[in-house]
Amino acid sequence: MTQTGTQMETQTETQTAPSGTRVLIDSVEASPKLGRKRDHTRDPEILEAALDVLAETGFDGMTVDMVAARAKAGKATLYRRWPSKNELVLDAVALMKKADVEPSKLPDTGTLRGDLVAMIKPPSIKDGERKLSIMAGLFSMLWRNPELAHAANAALVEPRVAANRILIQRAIDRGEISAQSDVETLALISPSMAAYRSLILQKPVDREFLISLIDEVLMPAFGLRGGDAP
Amino acid sequence: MTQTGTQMETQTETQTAPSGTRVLIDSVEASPKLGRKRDHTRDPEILEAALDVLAETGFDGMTVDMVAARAKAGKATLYRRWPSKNELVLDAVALMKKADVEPSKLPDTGTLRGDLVAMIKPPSIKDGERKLSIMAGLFSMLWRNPELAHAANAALVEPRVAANRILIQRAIDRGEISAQSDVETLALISPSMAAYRSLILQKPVDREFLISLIDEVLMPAFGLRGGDAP
DNA sequence: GATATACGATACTGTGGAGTTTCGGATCTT
DNA sequence: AAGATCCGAAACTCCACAGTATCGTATATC
Repeated sequence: MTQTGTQMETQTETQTAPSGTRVLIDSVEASPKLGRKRDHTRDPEILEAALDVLAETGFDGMTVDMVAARAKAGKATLYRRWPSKNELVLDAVALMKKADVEPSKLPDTGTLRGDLVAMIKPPSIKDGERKLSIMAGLFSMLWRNPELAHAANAALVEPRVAANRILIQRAIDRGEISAQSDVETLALISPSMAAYRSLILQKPVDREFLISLIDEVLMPAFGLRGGDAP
Repeated sequence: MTQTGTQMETQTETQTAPSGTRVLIDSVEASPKLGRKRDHTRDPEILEAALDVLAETGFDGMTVDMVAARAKAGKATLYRRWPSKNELVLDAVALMKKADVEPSKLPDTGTLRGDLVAMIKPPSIKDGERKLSIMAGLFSMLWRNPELAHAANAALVEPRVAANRILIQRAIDRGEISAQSDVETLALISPSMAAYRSLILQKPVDREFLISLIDEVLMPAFGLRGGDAP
């Protein structure tokens, strides 16, 4: 906090939202519009590069030079757009939220187990691994930066939880499972178990693990039987 | 693993173990015993100080000066005992493993739910919070240091998992729950959910949360009914 | 007492990274 | 064309921290 920054560069803006730190990138359209314009199509490329470096080296191991090099951009270009490394990272994490799941694209097989199993797909697993890497890189900072923790949760795990929530709610609506089920908690199980397994146990979150989680934990907890039960 | 020893310090060698990072503290009884002796009673104090700083600032934010200051020791004293910051931290984490749970001290109320609930106690909760803080501080490094990841798991979460495993196994032995239960996975649920809730959701892991986890997730998964079920 | 080492404190050295500036060139407005 | 601002590249400043060395003092062996 506090950053204080002068930041002159062109014009100002510095905004300094009093408390609601808003990340926020540009502003544009404020003062004069002289000279060459910023190429904002590069913003996502830079942020993606930042996510890559973050996943590979963690927040503290990441240097702004690495990000600039990977994005084939100059360091000054990055500092022209984000006032500091912190804001750059915050924006990069926020970018991931875009890929939220559309409810209409969720599987609908007719049974809860079918839906949950249908969620396990190679692209989904790979995406999950990247998100976990990023989460791991962010961890040391999460503890001291609640704002970042919230953004990370919203971008990295909440989408999955939300999907589970919807699938479970559908099962309740169709009478497959009890309406007394603790949807909120149960929807959190697979994301948190996957995170634990990957980050701490350093074991792969593969199809086998996810299936056994469904059949040995979730289905019994829902009062249903798993796919391998007699 | 590894106790290994000797590391002479004082003179020479610098050994540079090629790859087998060994932690290890002192050795004593090797060569001459001239001059003032090292006060090894200070080792635990220093390591506790390191854990405190680790929990507060994270590995990357932690400086050796902070640890020395908190332990009221000179920095040279620390470097006389541990060759680098990394080894100091590794040893500090290993120290926590000492407090492992004795199976004989586990609750034995006659029912699985009773045992699980009996595990929830203020000192246990507070201890858990500290361990989670330390884990959070370690995270950025865990990802790149499998040895540390293993040590952290063994010291910070495995003890709890082991306790759960024993309680569940007892319930199986007395016929309270099915012998088909996936003990390994079910024992992991509360530690991983607690970690997720604390680190990412930044919500307290309090008695209420743990009880609802037992009654809404674990008991149904075991095929038993929770304490608030009709 | 002489010598050798540990101690806490503090000063020092070297390195690496955040953030700034400079440069030649590209792209915009007027 | 002229001026302003962007671009990537690279040099630069500044500072924090890991690790080392030095100092005066305390405690050990011989």
